[in-house]
Amino acid sequence: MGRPPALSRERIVGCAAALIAEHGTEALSARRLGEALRCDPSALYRHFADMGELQRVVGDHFLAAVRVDARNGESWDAEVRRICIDLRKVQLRQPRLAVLVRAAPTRLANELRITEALLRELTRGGFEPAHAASAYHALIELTVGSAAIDAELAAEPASMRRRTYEAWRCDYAALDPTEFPHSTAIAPHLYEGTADDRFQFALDAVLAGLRVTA
Amino acid sequence: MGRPPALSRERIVGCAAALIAEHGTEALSARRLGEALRCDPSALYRHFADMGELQRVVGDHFLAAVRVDARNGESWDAEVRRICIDLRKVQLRQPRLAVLVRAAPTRLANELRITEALLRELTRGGFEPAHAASAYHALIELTVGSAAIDAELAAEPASMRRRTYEAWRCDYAALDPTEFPHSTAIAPHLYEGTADDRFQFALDAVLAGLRVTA
DNA sequence: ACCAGTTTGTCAACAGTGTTGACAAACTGG
DNA sequence: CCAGTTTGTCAACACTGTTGACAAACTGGT
Repeated sequence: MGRPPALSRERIVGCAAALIAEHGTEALSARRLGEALRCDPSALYRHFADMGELQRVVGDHFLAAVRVDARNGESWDAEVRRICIDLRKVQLRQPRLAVLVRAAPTRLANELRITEALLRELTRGGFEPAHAASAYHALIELTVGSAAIDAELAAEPASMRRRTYEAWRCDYAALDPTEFPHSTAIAPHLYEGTADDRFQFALDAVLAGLRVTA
Repeated sequence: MGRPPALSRERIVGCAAALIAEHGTEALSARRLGEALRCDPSALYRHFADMGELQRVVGDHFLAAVRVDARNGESWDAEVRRICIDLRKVQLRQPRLAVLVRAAPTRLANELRITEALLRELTRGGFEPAHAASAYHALIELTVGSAAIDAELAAEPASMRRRTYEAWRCDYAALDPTEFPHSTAIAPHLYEGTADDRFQFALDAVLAGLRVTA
């Protein structure tokens, strides 16, 4: 009953995802989305409480790309490592959304799927429930947090990223060596390699730490 | 020469910091800051390129509260731990600013001070330059990233935070146990304790991992 | 068949935001 | 005393999310 709906949550989310994929995350505003859907911006509020809810749902939509199926013969920590790296990859592709998904767990379908998979692997690794929860939080804080840091720059092309890192390195190298002896000494190695490399080093450190206490 | 300045970077930053301390980070906008300074919002653009630069400087202003002086008899990892916990505490007090400082190193005075102190302690801990750089990045990604995650909720009073965590816990506990066996089993321990507890667990895991490879 | 109720999209408006270009006030060096 | 420079003011532009009144379009009950 009632006027036949031209819009639906699915259609809105699909269009929002397409809009982001083409014009970047900045393009996701009520007005631009309304334009793309050929409807008034205010019509969106019939389907979502506010733009925050819409963005959370769109964020979860992208999380569908994270593969969490257990592979035979893989150790628990190798599985966890793969899931975290995958999760990070997806988040880096949607910088602005990653920022929104991170603030609070959306508890939507895909996020739940990932949580379940991580807890499954930690349990398989012999973690007691309370310990598994702590380990899960540690992994998520690092993965999601690190993605939040790197997301902005990840939107740029690789060549520009390298130049930015190079510039930062130079800034540290150019400091006064008497006031900043360690910064200048280590400067050549700061922001070396890719952000992915740095994340994986941190992730491996956490996993090594977890193995010690497991 | 020229009209005598009523404003200065220092006065603007000080007023912005006071404004944030009193009314929260949301209150920092060109118009509200202009009102507090009794000047037109556009006058700010004579002293800062844009609001982003202003926010970065204000952010660094808050970082002054992080104490990095080495204490006698403390081990390198105890020092690193203290600095990271302190850095996190400051960031949680300025949620919106933490978000801005995190995207790229500001390379302003206080940030440089903290970087130098962390690299100093890592060097003292026997890390080779390249390894120290990796460890530094791991610690910063975790600390700043985790702060970015927790900042939003940290602005709320403790009682409300506990209730929020409780609600999330219940949501996980209420899932279908056949589809989410591990989530429901571990639910009672998810978001247990404070966000600080969870961060410190993660930090200790990273430090343990770093000690293994040091 | 028709009217009542409900749903859904449209429209105009409000209260914000950052930012810019033209202008005027106020000072200093020549 | 005038020219040049700096600095703050003002009005406007182009956005943002959000709301309340209204109308179109459908359904169930009489």
